[in-house]
Amino acid sequence: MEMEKVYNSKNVEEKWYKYWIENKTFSSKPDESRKPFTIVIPPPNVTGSLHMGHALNNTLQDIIIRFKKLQGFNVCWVPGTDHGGIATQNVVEKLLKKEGKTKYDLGRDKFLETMWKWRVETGDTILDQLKKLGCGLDWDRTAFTMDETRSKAVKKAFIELFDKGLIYRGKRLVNWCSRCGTALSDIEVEYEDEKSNLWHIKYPFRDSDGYIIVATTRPETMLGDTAVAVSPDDERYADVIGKTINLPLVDREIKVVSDYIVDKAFGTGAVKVTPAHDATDNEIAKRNNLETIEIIDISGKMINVPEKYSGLSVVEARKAVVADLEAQGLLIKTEDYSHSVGRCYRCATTIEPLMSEQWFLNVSGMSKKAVDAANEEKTKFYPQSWKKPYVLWLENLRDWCISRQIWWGHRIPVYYCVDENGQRKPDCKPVADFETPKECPDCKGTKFFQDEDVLDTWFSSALWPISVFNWGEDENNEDLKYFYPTSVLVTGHEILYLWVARMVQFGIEFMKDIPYSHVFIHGIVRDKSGKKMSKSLGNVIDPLGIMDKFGTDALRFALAQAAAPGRDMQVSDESFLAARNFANKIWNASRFIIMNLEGIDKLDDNIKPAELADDWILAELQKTYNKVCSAYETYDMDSAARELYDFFWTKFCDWYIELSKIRMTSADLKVKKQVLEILVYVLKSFLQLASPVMPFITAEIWQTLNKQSEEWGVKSEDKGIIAESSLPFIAGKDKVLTRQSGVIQGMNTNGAEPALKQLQTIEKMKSIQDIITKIRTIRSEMNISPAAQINAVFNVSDNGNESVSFAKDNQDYIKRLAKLETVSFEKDAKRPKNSALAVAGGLEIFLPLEGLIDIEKEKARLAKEIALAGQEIERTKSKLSNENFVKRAPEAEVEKIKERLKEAETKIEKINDSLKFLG
RNA sequence: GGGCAGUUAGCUCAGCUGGAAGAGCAAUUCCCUUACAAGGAAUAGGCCGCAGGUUCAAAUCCUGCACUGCCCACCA
Repeated sequence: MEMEKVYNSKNVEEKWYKYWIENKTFSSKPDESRKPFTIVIPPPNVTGSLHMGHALNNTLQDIIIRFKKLQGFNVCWVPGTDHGGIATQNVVEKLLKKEGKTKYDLGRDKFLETMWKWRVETGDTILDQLKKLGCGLDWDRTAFTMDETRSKAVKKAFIELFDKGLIYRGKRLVNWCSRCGTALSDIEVEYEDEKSNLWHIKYPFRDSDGYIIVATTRPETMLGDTAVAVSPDDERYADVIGKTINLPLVDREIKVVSDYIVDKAFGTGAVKVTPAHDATDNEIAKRNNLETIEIIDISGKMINVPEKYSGLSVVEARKAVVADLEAQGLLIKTEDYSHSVGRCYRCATTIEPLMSEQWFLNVSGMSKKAVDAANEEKTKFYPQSWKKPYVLWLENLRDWCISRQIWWGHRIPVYYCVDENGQRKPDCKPVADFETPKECPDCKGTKFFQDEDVLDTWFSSALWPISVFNWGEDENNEDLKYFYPTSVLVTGHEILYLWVARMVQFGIEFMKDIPYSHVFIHGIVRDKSGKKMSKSLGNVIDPLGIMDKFGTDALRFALAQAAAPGRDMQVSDESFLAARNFANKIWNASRFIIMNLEGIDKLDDNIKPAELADDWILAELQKTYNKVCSAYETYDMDSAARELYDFFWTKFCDWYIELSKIRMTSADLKVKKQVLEILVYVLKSFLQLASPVMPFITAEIWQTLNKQSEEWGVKSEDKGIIAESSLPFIAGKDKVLTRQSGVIQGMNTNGAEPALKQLQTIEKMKSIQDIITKIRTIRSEMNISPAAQINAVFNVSDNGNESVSFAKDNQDYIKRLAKLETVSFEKDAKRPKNSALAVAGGLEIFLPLEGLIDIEKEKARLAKEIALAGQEIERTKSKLSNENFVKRAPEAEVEKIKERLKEAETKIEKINDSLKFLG
């Protein structure tokens, strides 16, 4: 088995992602004998090209899917894309603009044709990129929010809600984006602080000389004022309530009203009320029966105002109004003021609140049920800190404005009965239907026209977990029954409300069940300095470039490692480089093992641990196995990645493989085979555990190992495909898979409890490691070349001493890793001249270094050791002299401290003794 | 205004059901010891944001404060 010296990710990746697709490794069919594990992808917009956010989101999902598959679940991960409403329309409009055209030049039908053409040409780019990322998606299920099946679901949902009376049409104050030319829902508005002014304006009373001063950030809207409001308990204004004001510039009479919402401490305590263009004012108007005058139209121009201002933009009108007020001496003062301004989340245009006829969805019933589901932990959040804001949001939810005045999207399936002239018949109720109705239920008329608006893109997204399983076609189909509710939703917190909350509401509404039991919320990928990546900042890291440069597994590992629950993460080339190095380490350790299989007969699956290192690595493997599995299960991908890294590099490579070389070079092939069996066993276990994060490299090595087995005539159940293999799990009750305790086979427990035995083994190994490290430190500090073979003399004062016999048993380890020529055990050994001393594990070790040692250096080194031990003595003594500590701390703790004190004391004693022999 | 997170080595972060401060990267020294220089060995580097409290014992629990970031709000 030849393996390249350096891991070449390109060839390996190409091979495997094609394999998984061609062999439909991740295809899923309902199977009642197995438990499903389902994820629906957060469908990326068709406009999209893979960015770091997608890379993270999908890596995390793939880790879960691959892990669950190893556990034996029938996994189903559904891919797809979202038509992306406004965002997508904007992209195509921009393309048109380059040709000097607008959508109106084309007209609705032609424009939609262009949209579809564009969607067909570019819409699958991102799905192809997900394939490269290695995602174990079931490609046969690929869905699009505007394909036929999904469209049926949208219509079906709309009609159901319409017929229940939950969808209604009305003229309300909505958030209007004049650039996109559409209404937006409340959450589609993003607020940003902006420096502006607070203008104080004098409003004179009609019947007296007095006036009232209002403070406003929007002077231009005064043209539409229909009242001034003050707080009911503001004494300053108590006697002006009810008075009439002559509205400047317009010369209209308005009243002073009182309303609880007015904060008397803010500004002047008096608020101008513009019901048609401010949400709060609108409510004040409702409570006080005020008139509503619309003065800004949907293009952002002034209307219904004195001719002078008519047709001006909002910005122009503001200037003009301020200038005119000033000229009339009505502008009292202009303060600097910073306040937040709403912007369109798609194009950043300032949002204009205005009155408009729109479709709304009454969500009060659904949101209550969604809140209950969260409170009853039916939907569980990871990390759970998201539950509170989620519930809070749902509790304060207002009706959802679902109509959009754009063309790209699901056209609202409502039909109006019209007369011969195409005029709507006022007495006929609109009808919601899948297609144009044959006959009007009210007048038996047969002419209709369909509502012009389309639905908010999030309406179809909210149906995603049910629409992908063909709910729109058949709500009792097998897939839906088997795969719904899904297992976990993985997404970033930026769409928690926009999407997650709505899916839950729709799931409960249409399926009578939550769409998923877990919601795994991850952070945002930021750049090296913690900034959000954005095109305008130019700090975007392209995941495809990273895949190319460092390998996909490196990208995935680095992302997983950074994905600590509940926080944003910073990535940089260094993190990808470290991950690539890890991949290379895995590759080379495997190469070493595989190379050594040359000329060996068939390995026995039943490993036979023979010595300390064997027991130790198996104990460490068991620990890692437990930790990694539970980390995957709780979506702590960062700890999973860390455990894998630490185990493989620090435990397996640095210690076990190095120690295995003693037996590997043995002339006795039986000995070599025995250790190879364990090496292969541990490697394979590791590969399985790591495969969810690093699917490519693990697949390749697994297959290489399998080829070797085939050469020995061994056929494996998984055909050499790691994704088809299973972790050592057993099926428990109700087909729920539980982890088997003590699954790592073969450890010598000698009758002890496995867990305890593991601990003891690790402790023992630690003392050997300690001896080796101490000797290595001396070598390094004395500048002894690694090539120089030196000797070590263990001073044996008491032959029955446990640590002595233990060191004796494992002297080969010490010899090998500390690079010693000989190791000897001498009773009452005298420190040789010009030697160095190591004290480890209660043992005294002399390293005769005639000609190599620098006496002064050694003295200084020992002095440092004494100082360190002295500190330890101080610390432990002060603890022990504390009566309360001895009395109240657990006995084991006190014993431990006593042990440490004793150890430090003998250490100093030994060092002092030997110092006498120095120089 | 309300809420949520974070503050630990130069950088990125672990550790937080309380019992001797950890990793990776960067730095320093030595080494191409045949799995790996994308590597190995060793070293240095931290009053664990500040102030109190609980406890025999606090990075870890509690309270307050500061700063940073995010989210929500009817910021005239």
